[in-house]
Amino acid sequence: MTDKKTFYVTTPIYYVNDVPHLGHAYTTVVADCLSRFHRLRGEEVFFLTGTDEHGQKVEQAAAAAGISPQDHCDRMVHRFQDLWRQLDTSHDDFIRTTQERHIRVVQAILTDLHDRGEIYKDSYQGWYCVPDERFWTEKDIEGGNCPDCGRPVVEITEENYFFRMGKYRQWLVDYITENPDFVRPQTRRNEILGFLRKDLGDLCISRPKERLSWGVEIPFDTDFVTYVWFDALTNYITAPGYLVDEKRFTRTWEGAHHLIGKDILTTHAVYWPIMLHALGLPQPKTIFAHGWWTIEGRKMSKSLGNVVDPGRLAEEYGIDAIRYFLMREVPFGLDGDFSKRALIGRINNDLANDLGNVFSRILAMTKKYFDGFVPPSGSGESPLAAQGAAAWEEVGKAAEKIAPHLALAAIWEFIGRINKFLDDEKPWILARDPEQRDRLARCLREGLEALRFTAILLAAFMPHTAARMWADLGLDGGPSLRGTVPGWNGLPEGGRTTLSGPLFPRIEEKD
RNA sequence: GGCGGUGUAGCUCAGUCGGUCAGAGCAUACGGCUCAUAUCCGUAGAGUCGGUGGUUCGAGUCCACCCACCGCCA
Repeated sequence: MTDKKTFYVTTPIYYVNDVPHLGHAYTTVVADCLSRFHRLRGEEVFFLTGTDEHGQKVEQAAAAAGISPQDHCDRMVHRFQDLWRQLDTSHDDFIRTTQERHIRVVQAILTDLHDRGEIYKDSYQGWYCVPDERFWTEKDIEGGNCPDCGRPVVEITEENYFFRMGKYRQWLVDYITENPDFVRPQTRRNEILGFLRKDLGDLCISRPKERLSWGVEIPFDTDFVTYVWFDALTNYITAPGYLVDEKRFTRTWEGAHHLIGKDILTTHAVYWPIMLHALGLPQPKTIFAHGWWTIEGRKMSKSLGNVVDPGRLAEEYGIDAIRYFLMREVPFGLDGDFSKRALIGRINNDLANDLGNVFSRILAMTKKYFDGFVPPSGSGESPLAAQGAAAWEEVGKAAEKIAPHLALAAIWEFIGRINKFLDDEKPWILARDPEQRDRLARCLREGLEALRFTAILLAAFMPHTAARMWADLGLDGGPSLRGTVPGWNGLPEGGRTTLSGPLFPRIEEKD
């Protein structure tokens, strides 16, 4: 008997020193939507996020604050944890690279690879800027001076540990070639294949402690700490239990999907696969690199002062509106622009006029003509059922493809159908004729049922909105399927609906 | 410089194997409805599908070159 595999999705571990911004929130929100969708379908899900806490910047920031690096991390990590709490993301685990559970496994991995000759020590020469405590290669230095501060550098010879990455180049080229969905989107896959056309060197994976002490100690040489790669990337396997809970690990790892920003493509699509291969582990299903958000057409940067705080956005516009915008506005994988105008456009057109209004008009008529009670279904066709089922199928396909924009497009097409249905049936006309009472009942019943179905469709993407709709429709609990596919007639007859006000009030643009 | 990509209606973009592919949404205009958050439904626009030259019975859709952007690497 085989265990059912888990849908496993990761975000990068964010550098604990960074100020959380829209880019962080974007990746995490998409991972959250995928997770919620797979859970809704009854699948086992493991959604992982976390923080990368080692390195020089942390060490320096801690020193400047006069506290230990660990204390510094413990303070800083809350900014991410608080943001995810505020955005209500549904991650199952939050890994910190300074956690004992992680360090232990990192060291075991290093020992394993070292024992098998995959890691070796070598010396190399380069130039060192003493005041900056930075190492530069031949290419970096400018006329014998540090490219950073302009002061003279000194030639030194340094020893470090290296991972035999280069010899796996052809293996990786073949793997990527044979697995078209491994690196996505297509354009990023091309980039990696282009990158791999050239020689691939071995990877320096350590730093002498004199230069960097805040890191995971190399278990077989305590004068060194491991540098970035084997510390950070390995979080994806340490969290699901590699070397600790093999059964759980295997089941989880089989369904692994890494969501990353395009800035860390090489580390994830070259270093990481080779590290896994050297460890004898299978590859994740997909490494999906998404694009960047510009802000009002300009790159987000501290110097421009336009770094968007997702928490403030959520406070101002609501979590679900932000989620909707991020996922609908741009096909996942491409760059996009975050502008107030576009955001308000989406909120007013899609959320207020389409979704909010159709919800409002059906509930208002239910209240007006049936005193808020769900009318009996009677007999006859359910003209919207097939459309709903089609939308559900589209959403599923989009989720498989990691294309949330297509999922939302399909849901909005369904919402359009509901509006059209109402305009065709004209329940407000039927209501004037007592003879048409049954037909009116069926019409509104169908509309209400469509709203219930819409709540299910939306549950993964806009969980708060879906829950609110569910409650207003007089249903208990939250949007759920009771099966692998949402059924149609799910509204209990005689249920009491409530008209609790607009789902999304229109935002009046003021100049 | 090498590799890859993009250039389609005012705006943002779809367009798989070459032949109803010249499309969608937004914006705009007009019409309809009034249950609804001045919301909803319908209709309309003609954009030389970056340029030039090819292949073909037929090309946004393939090829060559050119122009303009962008990404990766160096």
